[in-house]
Amino acid sequence: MAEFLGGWKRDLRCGEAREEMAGRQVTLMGWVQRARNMGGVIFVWLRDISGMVQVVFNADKLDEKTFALGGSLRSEYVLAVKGEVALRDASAVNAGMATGRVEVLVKEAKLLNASETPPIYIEDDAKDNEAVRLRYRYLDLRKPSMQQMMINRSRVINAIREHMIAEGFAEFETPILTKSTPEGARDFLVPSRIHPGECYALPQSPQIYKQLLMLAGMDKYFQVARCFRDEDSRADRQPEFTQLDLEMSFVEPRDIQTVVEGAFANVFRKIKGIELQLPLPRMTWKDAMEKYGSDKPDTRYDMQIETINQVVKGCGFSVFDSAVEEGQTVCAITAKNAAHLSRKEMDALGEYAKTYHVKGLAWLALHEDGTVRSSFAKFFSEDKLNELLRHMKVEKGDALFIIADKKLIALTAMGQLRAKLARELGLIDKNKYNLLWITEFPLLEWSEEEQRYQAAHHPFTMPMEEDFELMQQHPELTRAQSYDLVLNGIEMGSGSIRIHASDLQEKMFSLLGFTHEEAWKRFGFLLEAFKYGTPPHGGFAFGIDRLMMMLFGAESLRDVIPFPKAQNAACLMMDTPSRVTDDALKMLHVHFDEDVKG
RNA sequence: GGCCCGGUAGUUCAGUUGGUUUAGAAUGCCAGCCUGUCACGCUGGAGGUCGAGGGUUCGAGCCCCUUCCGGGUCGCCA
Repeated sequence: MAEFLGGWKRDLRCGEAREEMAGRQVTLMGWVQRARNMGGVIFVWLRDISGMVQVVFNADKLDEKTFALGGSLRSEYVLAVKGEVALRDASAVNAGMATGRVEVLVKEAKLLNASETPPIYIEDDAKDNEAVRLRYRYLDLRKPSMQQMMINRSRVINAIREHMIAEGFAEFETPILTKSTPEGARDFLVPSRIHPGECYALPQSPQIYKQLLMLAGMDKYFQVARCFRDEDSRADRQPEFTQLDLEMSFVEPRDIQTVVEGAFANVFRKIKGIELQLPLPRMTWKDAMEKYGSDKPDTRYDMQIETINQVVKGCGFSVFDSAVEEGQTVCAITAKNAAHLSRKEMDALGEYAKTYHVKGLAWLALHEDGTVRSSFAKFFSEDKLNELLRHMKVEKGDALFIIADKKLIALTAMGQLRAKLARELGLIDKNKYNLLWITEFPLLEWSEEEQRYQAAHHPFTMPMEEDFELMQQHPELTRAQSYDLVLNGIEMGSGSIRIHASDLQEKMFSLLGFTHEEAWKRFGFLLEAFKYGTPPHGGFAFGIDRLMMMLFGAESLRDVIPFPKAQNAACLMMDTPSRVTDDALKMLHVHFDEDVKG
């Protein structure tokens, strides 16, 4: 059935046919979007990545065989036609089509391939089940919006590369088969055939390699790097993702931030036609947590959090009183024009807050008539309540929400509530792109699970110089020379100045609970390398997939990655991961537990 | 590991407190007709393991249990 090109050469793309081409003989190739058979004349929409054009098979002007071919066309058949671009009659113009003023009158046609009836519609507004889309990803990608998204992805990456090259960076590749590191996310492991019982790990990031490149004197490195993390997926998290990774020598945080800002500015200029105001605003981690309850605040709307321990002290409501006594945090937000929320809606918000591990949510609605509806006001004296409302600037029609709990838990839950309220109250200006730097992150975080400190960023992060002395006595108060870039409440990426002195690096490992021997066993190659003249250096990495989501308003990472994994990290199209032969496992000296063999 | 939502023609969905013979709609598909359509139209037709397994019941798409699959999310994600 399928025919060959036989010397035919495409000389026009479907979406590019225009009035001024009238009379021109053209050869088009593409997919049949839809064929309408009128009996003696057949209209076919032919589609390629550039768009669609109507081609016409007319019984009067074609031999029987060619006209019959026109009649046999079905959705997604692959067709080549030779014909003449012709103007349509004024009454036949299709204003909804870019090519709608013309059509191509077919003279010869070749059916390059037939197609089974596709399981999904190749149309932008088709609402197909996610599983079907992923199973037939190559068809899903055939939708014009998906094709454009992937083209845009290429343009975004190009805009980034363009900037990096212009700034004097060089792109180097780093290994995919690398070494498992004890800190951080779970690694994907690759068993070695040649080294029985040993594994490579896929990189979570090229972190160590890029630091070694600085040691090698490469000065300015970048890479469009694929990274792997064996953790559970989310709408904005895939097990395999792409980062723009960069590292520079002889720099301080500002120098790196300037490069990153420039890359973002170039992307926004080239892709969205938006000029970013540089330098971007900066906020310390402490301010972000206290005002927004998040280390990635969305500043497109205000509704800041206030800590009100002083205001509610001795209020008579035991929940707040005991929280204040125990040194916990009582924090509040005022939601403008939210007094209309029903009891049921308030309770739902309370349940939402509880998913972030707070014990409850206190709420108050001040109605237009001055009456108050509240979960806690009855415990307050009138004076105390008025003081609270004044302090929180609650006006008629507003709602007030209060959480009392351990500081970070209370603030985090309030931050999530703030974001939810903003979404539900329609406070978010979708046309805004608020980029900002979050700086001075804590160096360490206490892990309850492991009963030891963990690196907040990674173990190679340089503490702030003014905090060097804190490291021994108060590790938890030590701030790091690290910084995140945040866009509309989403973390775009993070970076830091690295430790370039081996004694400081060993000290860091000891804070993390590694003995000298353990540190050397795991990172000996790095500690050794640091002995040979390591320059001060630092870098950054940001997620290209997430940037794509933000730029194009995608709701899921799946919509901006050509071949994404499903939520359970499987590929539904190839059906992988999958079992391999016993021989293959034997060669790798790997055997699975009987109960998972199936 | 936990929680929430979903799974019914190829596709998107409806299906009432469990109740009637043949489980419906739209679209797609197949056949026929049609020379200016553009979501073409008209006529006719085919198409279902109601995700799977078990249970309750006189009777299950609907209720219960188990399990698989998809989505979201908490934990996790240096």
